[in-house]
Amino acid sequence: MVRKPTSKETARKPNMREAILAAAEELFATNGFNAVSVRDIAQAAGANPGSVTYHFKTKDGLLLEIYRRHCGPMNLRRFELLAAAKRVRDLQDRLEAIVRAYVVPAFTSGSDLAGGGARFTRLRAVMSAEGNEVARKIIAQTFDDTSHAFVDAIHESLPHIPRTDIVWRSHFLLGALYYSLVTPDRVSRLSRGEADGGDAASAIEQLVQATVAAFQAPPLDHVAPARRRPVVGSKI
Amino acid sequence: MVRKPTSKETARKPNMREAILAAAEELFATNGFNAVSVRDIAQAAGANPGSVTYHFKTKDGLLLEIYRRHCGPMNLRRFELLAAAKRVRDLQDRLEAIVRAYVVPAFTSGSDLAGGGARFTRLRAVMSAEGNEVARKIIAQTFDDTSHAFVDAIHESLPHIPRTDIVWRSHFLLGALYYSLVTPDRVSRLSRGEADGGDAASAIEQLVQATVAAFQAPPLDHVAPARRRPVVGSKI
DNA sequence: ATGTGATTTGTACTATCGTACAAGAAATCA
DNA sequence: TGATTTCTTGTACGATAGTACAAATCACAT
Repeated sequence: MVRKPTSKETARKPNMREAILAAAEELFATNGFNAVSVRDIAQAAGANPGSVTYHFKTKDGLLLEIYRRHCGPMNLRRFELLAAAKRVRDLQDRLEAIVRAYVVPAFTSGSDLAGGGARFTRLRAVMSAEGNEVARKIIAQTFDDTSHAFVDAIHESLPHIPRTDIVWRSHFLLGALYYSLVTPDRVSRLSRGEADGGDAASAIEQLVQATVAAFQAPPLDHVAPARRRPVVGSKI
Repeated sequence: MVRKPTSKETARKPNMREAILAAAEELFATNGFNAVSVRDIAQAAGANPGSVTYHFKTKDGLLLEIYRRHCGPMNLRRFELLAAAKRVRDLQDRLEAIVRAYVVPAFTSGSDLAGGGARFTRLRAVMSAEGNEVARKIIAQTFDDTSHAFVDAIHESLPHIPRTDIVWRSHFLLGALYYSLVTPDRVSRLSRGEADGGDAASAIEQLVQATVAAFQAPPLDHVAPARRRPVVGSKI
């Protein structure tokens, strides 16, 4: 008898499933994938190890589901903000708006998941550093479109800069963004307590201002790629 | 009978010990600490798992030795280059020289270890992302002095920028530097093959130019830290 | 050459890993 | 309520982890 198909997506008691996802997200984001065991996750979620297997089949499946959960909303939000940014008339303001459209959703959640934005971005940073295979596949599929869209948008507001330079600089942006989420305490330490590296608002402002300036830097001359400028006492 | 004490540091056959160190460095830097087993390392080095235990006692000990091997030379080189950079008259050129003094030793080896600079820096990036305890201790001890010295030097050539901003921006520099070494292929992909993310010389030039511009960005006004500027359609 | 200490090998032990699976508990709908 | 589906629990299995240790091997000073 076919009733309401009780779609698999709308499980009846999502509590435990959600708890496992949240716990896994937190643990993976802070310790890496391999350092965290399924038992660690289950314990942190107040669940039984078997439950993890039941809901996600494998540990990779659990990671996959975390990505599925966040990628869509975050990129959607980025595209919304990018579209709005593109409508900004003033070129300088537009560039800043574009950068902000890229940065803000990474710190704050694009979905209704509480505070999940920064946590998920940190997770991506860690998976990227570990060269995680599952993550790599999803990233290439899901985020390259977004990245290209932003590179193109930035290039439009900085037509005199070669696209190659834009790519490098946006790569640096992502690296800085990642690192800010991975070791915020380093900022606090180096500033001798004057700055709070964990404060998302400060991080966003600092990152946006620094990055806008970096994008506006004069283009590199690609004529003589080797040894453009004498390096002080270096042997490179 | 006490002969020449055959100092423990000058072992008779350092080949295997070195091979293990090199293999571990490479594997840790690309896969993370926990994803790599002692057996993996031994196999890559053409050694027996027991040899690893013999030379380094534990897996943590092996990681520790890798750090010991590189930290000194790299920081020494950085300080040499920094001292030279500080003697540059022109302020703009000096700033660039300082940034270069920070970046170059991270890509190229400060010691005689072939190509070890980039590999070790990548290792640090990965350990940092994984929150590795052994690494965290050494980093705080060894690199904070260096970082402070560079922050101070940069601050001297940019006196009108608050130190806090300098700290943030140098933090971004390190993040960008790390990320360039972790996923160089992303640069190649996003530039559609026009740039080679793995080319150290390009990476250095791009990073230096972008970072110098970022440091020179106008300071953030710290008066109204919250919501300095309306965010396009955002809820942060 | 030979003995001695340094190194390498082989193997084993215990702990923990990811995952499977059967049995129990809970929830849903006729 | 009772039947059926959905979820949770407990336990177990094979694989692999880090490390220990005794035996075998090597390099070199005498």
